[in-house]
Amino acid sequence: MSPKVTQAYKELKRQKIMEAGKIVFIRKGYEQTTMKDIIEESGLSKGGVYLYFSSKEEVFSALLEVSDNEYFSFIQRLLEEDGTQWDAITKLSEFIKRKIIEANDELAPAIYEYFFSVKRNNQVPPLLVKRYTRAQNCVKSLLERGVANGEFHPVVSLEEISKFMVSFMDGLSVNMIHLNSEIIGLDSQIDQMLFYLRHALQRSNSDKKNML
Amino acid sequence: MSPKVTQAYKELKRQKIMEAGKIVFIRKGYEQTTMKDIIEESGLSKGGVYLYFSSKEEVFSALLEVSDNEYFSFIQRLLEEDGTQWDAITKLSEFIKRKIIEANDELAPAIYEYFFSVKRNNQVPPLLVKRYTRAQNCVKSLLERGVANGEFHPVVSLEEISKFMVSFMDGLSVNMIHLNSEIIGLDSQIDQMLFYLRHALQRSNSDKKNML
DNA sequence: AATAAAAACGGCACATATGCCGTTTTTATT
DNA sequence: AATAAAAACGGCATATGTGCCGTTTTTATT
Repeated sequence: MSPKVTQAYKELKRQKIMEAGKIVFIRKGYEQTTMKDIIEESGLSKGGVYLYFSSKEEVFSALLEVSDNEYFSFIQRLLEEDGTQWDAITKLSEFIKRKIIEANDELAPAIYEYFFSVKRNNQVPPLLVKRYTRAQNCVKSLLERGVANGEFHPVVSLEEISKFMVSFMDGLSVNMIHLNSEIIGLDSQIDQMLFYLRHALQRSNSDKKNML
Repeated sequence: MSPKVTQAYKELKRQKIMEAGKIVFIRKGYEQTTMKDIIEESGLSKGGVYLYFSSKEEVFSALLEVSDNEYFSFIQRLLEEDGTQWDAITKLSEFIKRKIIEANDELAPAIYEYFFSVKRNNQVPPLLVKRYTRAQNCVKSLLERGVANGEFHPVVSLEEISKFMVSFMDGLSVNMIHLNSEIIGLDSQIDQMLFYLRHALQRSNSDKKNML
């Protein structure tokens, strides 16, 4: 006697359901997606799926965690790289631009929808606070490193600068989801962000980066 | 013989339904609200409400139009005022700040939800393009007036500056809806916006405003 | 006051999502 | 191969929204 499938098998099935969920969430968005959709897309049975996820909220938050980790690990890598912090910021802005362009074919729209959805239940959902501060701190770390190596001489606090950047990037994402890159002028807006940063950070000219 | 109620009566009833809709949309958001909710809140009957609005989408877009008009008329008034354009920008930023603070008790969250909802049906909904360009052009007009009177000497195109402002303000709104003013640092972010504008617009010092 | 037309009412049929739960199938061990 | 436990299945009861449509009420005119 003794049944039970391996833990690895369970994990695999979890991922299968999540993959199905991702496809549906991208196609239909968060609100319009139902467990039925995810069940049908996965090709599994109702009871089977419910054994792993008992609501679309559970499926989605699992997907969200994966999505977030991809995002933050990029910035983490930037922090470990050599080179000037201004280069890192340039790379970050390129990364953001790419992500924003791809946004409509990815989970981004559903993620915003999801946030509005969870907002209805909690007052200020802790997950959102965590996500926000995490994103903001990532950016801030990049800037702090630039201050530490004498590359930046910010005229305002890094806290304010990083928050400003996050606001701008969120706004750009939202507008990109509803409109398109031509209408919002994606490229030039990223340039404006860098223009702002040059003034706010008072960065030394490129020669100084070798001082460190 | 001859029945019919007056046109004014009809309009009044329309408004009654819209008021009920607004209350429910603020309370439950766009997606979660149903016609049933609006019908119950209005105190009218199912058939009666359906005579005026045959879907929540119709109720909402009527409310959206009213909301937009309030918004844009403020900027219109700014454009007609005397004084420097920098003062106008300052007033605008105060207005935005106030609106953002009030956002959670108003239609703002539902409006964003609504946009995600209509996005699922159309590709790029014309309404959204219209709203975006209208908002952006309003801001641009403010800046153009400042260029015309010699107050601003922009180092980049006003198109880019105004789009940047709109992105930032949208991002700030979205973050404010999900978080709160302490976490996002609302005041200092508005200051950062003005900091950006001072550099992008290269505004003359306050004495020069009298040149016009 | 009578009347005819429009407005308002509200029940009902239809459609759709949820998720429980009894049944069947698969699994690892003996 | 037999077995017992877990996993997978899928039907069904429940709940909920929509909006049509026959009936009742209200309205302005005669």
